[in-house]
Amino acid sequence: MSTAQTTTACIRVAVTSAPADLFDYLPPVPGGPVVPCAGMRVLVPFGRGRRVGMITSVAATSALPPDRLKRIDALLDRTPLLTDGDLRFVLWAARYYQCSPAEALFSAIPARLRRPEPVLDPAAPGWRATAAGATLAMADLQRAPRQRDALGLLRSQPAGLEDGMLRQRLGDCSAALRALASKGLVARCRIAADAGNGPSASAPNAEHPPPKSAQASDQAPNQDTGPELNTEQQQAVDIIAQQSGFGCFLLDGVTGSGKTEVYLRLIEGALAQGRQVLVLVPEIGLTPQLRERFARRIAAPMAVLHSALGERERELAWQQAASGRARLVLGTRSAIFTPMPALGLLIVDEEHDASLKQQDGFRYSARDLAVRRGQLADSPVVLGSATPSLETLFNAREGRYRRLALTRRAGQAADPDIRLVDIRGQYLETGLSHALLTHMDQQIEAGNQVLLFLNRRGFSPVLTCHDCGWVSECNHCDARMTLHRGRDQLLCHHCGLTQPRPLRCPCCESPDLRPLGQGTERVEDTLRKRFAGVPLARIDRDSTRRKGELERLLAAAQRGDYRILLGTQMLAKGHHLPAITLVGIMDIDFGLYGTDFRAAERMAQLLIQVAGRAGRADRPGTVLVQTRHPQHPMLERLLRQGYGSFAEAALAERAAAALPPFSHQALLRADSPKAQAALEFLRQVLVTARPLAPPSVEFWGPAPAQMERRAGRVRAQLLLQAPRRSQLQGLLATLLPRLRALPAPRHVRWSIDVDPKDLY
DNA sequence: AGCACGCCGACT
DNA sequence: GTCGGCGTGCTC
Repeated sequence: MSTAQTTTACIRVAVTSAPADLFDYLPPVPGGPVVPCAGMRVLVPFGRGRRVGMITSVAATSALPPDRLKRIDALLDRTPLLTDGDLRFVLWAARYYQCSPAEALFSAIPARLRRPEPVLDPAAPGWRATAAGATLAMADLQRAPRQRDALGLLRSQPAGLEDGMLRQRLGDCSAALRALASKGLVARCRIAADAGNGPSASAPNAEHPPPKSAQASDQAPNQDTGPELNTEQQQAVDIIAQQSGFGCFLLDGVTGSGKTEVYLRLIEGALAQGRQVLVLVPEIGLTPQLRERFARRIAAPMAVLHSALGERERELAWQQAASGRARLVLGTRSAIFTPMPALGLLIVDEEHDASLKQQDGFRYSARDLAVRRGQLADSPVVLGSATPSLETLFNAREGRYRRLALTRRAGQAADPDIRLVDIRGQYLETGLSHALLTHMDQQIEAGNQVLLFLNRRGFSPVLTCHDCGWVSECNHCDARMTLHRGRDQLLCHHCGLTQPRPLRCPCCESPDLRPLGQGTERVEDTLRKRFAGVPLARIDRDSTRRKGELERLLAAAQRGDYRILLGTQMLAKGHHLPAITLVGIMDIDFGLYGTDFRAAERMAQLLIQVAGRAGRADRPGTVLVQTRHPQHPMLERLLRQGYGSFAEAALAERAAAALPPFSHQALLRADSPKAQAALEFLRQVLVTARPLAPPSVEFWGPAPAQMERRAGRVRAQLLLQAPRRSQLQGLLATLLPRLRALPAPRHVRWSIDVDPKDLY
C-alpha cells in the first residue's frame, strides 16, 4: 500500500533560504525503508543546488503538473523531528508573525539540524556511579563540593547521565569527574538510547518520585524541600494546581515575594502527574542562579537551553526534551519551540521583559506564543512578574487571565523607601548629587552594599572640541560616537564602528578635546577616587565581555567582596544581592519624555526592578532616584502609589489614545543606502494597502525612522494599527503576498514586525 | 534568499 | 580582446 502511495504522493516541503512559499516534490525513489512523513528533514534539488527542507505535509496531488515536480534526493531523518502538534504550533506562529514557514521551522530546531547533518546519537558517552560511589558516605567528600555534587547527581540517576546533561546541571565538571573516576567512584558509560518512544518509555516510573523519597534524603546536601509558603503563595499554588486544562494566570508578585517558590511547587505538582514543564526566562544572566535553585529542588531530569550553549549541547538538550527524558526544560525565548510530548505546564518568568521578543528575522514574542502553546497543549500558563506589562494587566482586567497577587515580601524585608532627588541646579560630580554621595558614605561606613544604576556604558557619550565645537559623530549613523577610555577608542553603539581616540580635533587640530556627559567608565573613575579603598565592581557589557565573567562578578558581589556595584541594565534583572541597602538611579529622565509610547512603561518597570535589589534581607533599603522632573505626574504616581496604580493610569492613557493594548499594531520597516528610496517604497506600500484595509485600520506614516541613518542605511517606517487583532491579521494576510510580489526597488530591504515592542 | 544569466566600462 | 560591475528573474 505504501508503494502505491509513495509513487503518486506530492510532498510539500519548506525549503531553507527560499522564498516564502512551500514547494512540492515527488517522494524519493520508491522502495526505501523510510516513508516520508511531515516533520522529517529532506535534501531536495532546488534551482541549481541542493537545500535542506522540512516536510510540512503529504498530499495526494499538487497544483503543479507532475512533470514540473522534482524528486526528493534523500530523507535526512528516520523519524519526524517535530510531531504534527509541534508543526501546527510553529506554522501557526509563522503565519501570525508573517514569517516564511521554512524560516520559522528551522529556527524552531537546533541550528546544527539546519544543515544536512544526521541527528546526534543519543547513546552518548556519559558517567554513572559505581557500586563504591553509590555507597560512599557523602561526608567523605565534604572538602570537594564539585565532586560531591557530581556524585550526588549520578547517584540519583542509576542509569547514568550523559556528558551534555552533566554539563547542563553542573557546569564544567570534567575535573571533578576525573577525580571521582580515579577514586573508582564513577565510571564512563554509554546512556541507553530510547529517543522517539514517547514520554513514559523513558520515564520508567511514570509517577516521578517527588524528591522526598528515601533515595533523595540520602543526598541531603543536594535536595531540599523549600520553605513553607505564606497564605498568598499557597493560594496561588492551589488555584493554579486546580486548573486541569488551558488557563492563563498572571502571578503578580512584588520583588522578593517568592514567585520562584510558587513556580517550584507547581513544577513539582505537574512532574508528579507525569507531565513535562517548560519554564521561559528572559536572559542567560538569569539562568545559572535559577538552574541551581531548580537543580537543588527538582529531582527529575532537567534540560537547560540558552544562547550560550554549543550546537551539540543544544541539540542534546533538545533531544532530551523531545524524547521526554528531560521532564523540566528551562530556557530563553527560543525554548518556546522545544518539542515536549508530555507538556503540562508553561511558566514565563519576568513576562514583561523585552528580551522575550525576538528582534530580527522571525520576530516572535515567546510570551505570547507560550499562551498559544498552552492553548494547543490544553495546559495552564503562568506569567510571572513584579512589573507586569500593560498588555498582560489588561488581559487580566478583561478576565482573559486570572490575576494572582503576591504582595508580601518574604522574611522580615520591608518595602524599599523610594525617594526622588531633585538635581535641578545642583552641583553634580560626574552625575552624582551631593545627596546621593552622602547616603553612599553612610551606608558604606555602616558596612552595607550600594548599587548605582546608570544605563549608559563607556566613558562619555560624546567627545567634543572645546575650540571649534566639533562632536564625535558617526559617519554611518545619525548618532554620536561614545568615548571608551578602557580601549582608547570612539565606538558607535548603533553600528559598531570604532576608531582610535583622536588626540587632536579632526576639524581644527586643537588638542583641547573634552568628554561630555558620563557613562559607567567615567563614574567608576570618580568613585574610585571619591571612595578610595572601597572595593567596587563595574558591571556592564564591556566589563563582562569574557565568558563567565558576569557570573563571577555577581557571585563575588553576593559574597560581599564588593561594597559598590555600578552598572547598566544588566544589574536590573533579578539577581539576589541581599546586602544592598542603597540603590541610586543616576538618571531616570530618559523615560519621562520618550517619543515611544512605551517609554513610561519601560521606565517604571526598570525603576521598580532596580529598586527591588534593595533591602531584600532584613536590612531596610533606600532607593534614590535622581531627576530633573520631580513633579512629573507618572513618576509621582509610581512612587506614591506603586506600580499597580501607575499601570492603571498608563492604561487609561493608552485607552484614550487607542494605543495597544486597546489596538493592535504591525510595523513595516524599510531601509536603503539611497536617501529617499525607503520612504518612496513605503508610500507605494501605503497605496497598495489602503484599499485592502477596512476603514477602521489606521496608517501612520510612512515617516523617517527615529534615527534616520543607521549603519549607512536610510530608514523609514509605516505603522498599521487596527482595533481588532483579527482585522490586522486579515489585512496582513492579503497585503504581504502582494508586497513580496511588488517590484522591489533596488537596494530597498523591508521587514514586518507584528506586535512591535519598539517603534524605531 | 541565493544564484544564475546578461549586458556595459577598465585592465593585460 | 577579457574580467567583472550588479540589474532581473527563477526556484517545486
